Amino acid sequence: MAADPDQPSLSFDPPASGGSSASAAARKESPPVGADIAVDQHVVRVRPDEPAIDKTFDYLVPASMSEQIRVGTMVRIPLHGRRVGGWVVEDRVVPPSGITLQSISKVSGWGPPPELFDLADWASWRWAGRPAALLRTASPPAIVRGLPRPPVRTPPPQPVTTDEVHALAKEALSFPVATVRLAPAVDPYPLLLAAAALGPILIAAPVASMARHLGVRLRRAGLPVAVLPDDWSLARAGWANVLGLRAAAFAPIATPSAIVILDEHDESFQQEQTPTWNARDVLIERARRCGIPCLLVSPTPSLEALGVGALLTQSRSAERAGWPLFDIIDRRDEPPGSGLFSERFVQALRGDGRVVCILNRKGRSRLSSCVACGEVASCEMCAAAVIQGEDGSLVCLRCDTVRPMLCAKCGGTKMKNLRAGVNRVREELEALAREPVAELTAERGTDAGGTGTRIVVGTEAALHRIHKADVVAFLDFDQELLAPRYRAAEEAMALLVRAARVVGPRSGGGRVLVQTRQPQHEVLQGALLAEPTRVSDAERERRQLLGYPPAKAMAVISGASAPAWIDAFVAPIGVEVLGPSDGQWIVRAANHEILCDALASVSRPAGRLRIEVDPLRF
DNA sequence: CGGACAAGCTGA
DNA sequence: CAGCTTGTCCGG
Repeated sequence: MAADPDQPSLSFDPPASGGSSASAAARKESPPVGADIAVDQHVVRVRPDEPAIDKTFDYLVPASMSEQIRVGTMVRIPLHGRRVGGWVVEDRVVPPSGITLQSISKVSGWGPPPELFDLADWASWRWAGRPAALLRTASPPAIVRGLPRPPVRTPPPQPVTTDEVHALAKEALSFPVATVRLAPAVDPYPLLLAAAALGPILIAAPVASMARHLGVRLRRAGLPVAVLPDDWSLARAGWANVLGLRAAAFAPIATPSAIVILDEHDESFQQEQTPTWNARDVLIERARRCGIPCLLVSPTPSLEALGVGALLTQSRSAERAGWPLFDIIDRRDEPPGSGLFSERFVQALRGDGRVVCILNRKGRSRLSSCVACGEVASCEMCAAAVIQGEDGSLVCLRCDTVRPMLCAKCGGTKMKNLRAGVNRVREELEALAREPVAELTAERGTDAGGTGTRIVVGTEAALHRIHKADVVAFLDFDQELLAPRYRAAEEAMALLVRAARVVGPRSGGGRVLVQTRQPQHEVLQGALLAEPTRVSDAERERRQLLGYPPAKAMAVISGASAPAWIDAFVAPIGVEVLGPSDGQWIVRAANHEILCDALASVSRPAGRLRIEVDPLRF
């Protein structure tokens, strides 16, 4: 390009000065076409906030707006006869020749900091989506005209802690990315203090109550705190610590000093709609780009976290102390169909404390158990539940492996069907306990302390709504262990973590009761022994064997236009296409570089299409 | 997305 | 061939 020699000086232009070198470039670049184009004009590149428009356009900035416009500013622009919103993504650009520029209609207000535009572009590649959706996440919920200034008074000095967690955090902060494994009952607050000593930090939490609560505590310690989405402008100002949920991945703080992700294993960090970006993965990349440390905190770190950096743990004894006691009730000896209530469970029910009973009735998975020994039939390849096929074989719901109807344990050839869910558990519990029992599910039921019934029964949603109990009892944990989903084990472990938080540490008498026919399952052993690596080690090996994430990078293509997309897709070497199965295809590669480059090579056909990168289910 | 415009279908 | 529908393209 003829303008090349001018390029370096362009980037050094101070925003307010007229941009003399830009005009020099413009002069070389664009000979007057038709009208005489004024070469000194301020031109910016704008990305429209229209999900269907995957393009940027150049606009003239009227002199009256010039001062207010910089990268990130939200503007209104005329586009194809209508007015739409958009973000300024580049300042003082040289427009392509041969087009007539229109002018910005209006400056709406502050938008994300410039850093987030590159991050959004990266995320749109990584999750095969449009950047507009991500930039919206980074933008204020309402128009922002000004930003709060920092207080003149400097915050009081940090209290010096000698806490184990604080020390762990300081060590972790010396790595670019580190996973800190903290038992469920361990307070992550000292870790936040250690990180915040570096300057304003960015913290992502999976649930709002956690973010709010930690925000209050940091504020009490004298630190400035912005909790998203409410305090967007405070976060944008750049001098406050920022707390948020999944959307905190695109929090508008330009340069945090560190990033902390609490309960990084939590699946709520992944967006359900496409692009199915995951806050953990976005924040790891964000930290890398900023050159700041990233701490991934979890009682049961995900395989994704374990794959990207150092692992730091508490002392064995401290970690054990942070898990409750687990009562694993082996129900293999009881006749199948003998009901949901073991003797030990009934004893616990008749004690004094508050009891929360969990039964996930949503799952309709059919279970088979051996008539002779009671063993639940599960897949040899992936350990999911198997169902009885019509020809008398056992078929895996997860990976379609077929094997003859033969008990893996005793060689028995007769299998019995077990019913998973029971509708009238609540009534049965009332009869058993001879006192009222409340039902608590996602859609119905009183809230946390509510009616004050001592016993509560509900789906796993109850664990979100009850914050304190003496006992959590899983009536049928096999449903979780054998669920036909490739992440079933990790999900089951996450459920035990939630239960552990509700009952508190073993020193406070916290107990979790688990009824199962798989007492040796690594999830139960991992929780029992406070050794989460039992789950991750077994799981890593399984994923490797089956080529499932994160051993491989994967995307699920579905929707009405999926066949058209597949037709247009030419799989490069190293990319495989599997399917269709149930109208969906799987595209798989060794890593995301290969996968995402391949996905990006296809232009989107019209119509409904879902490209789910890193599917949680398939 | 939504307007513009072109190509295709229908009816007389 | 007018009058309408359906499809494809493109925006600065």
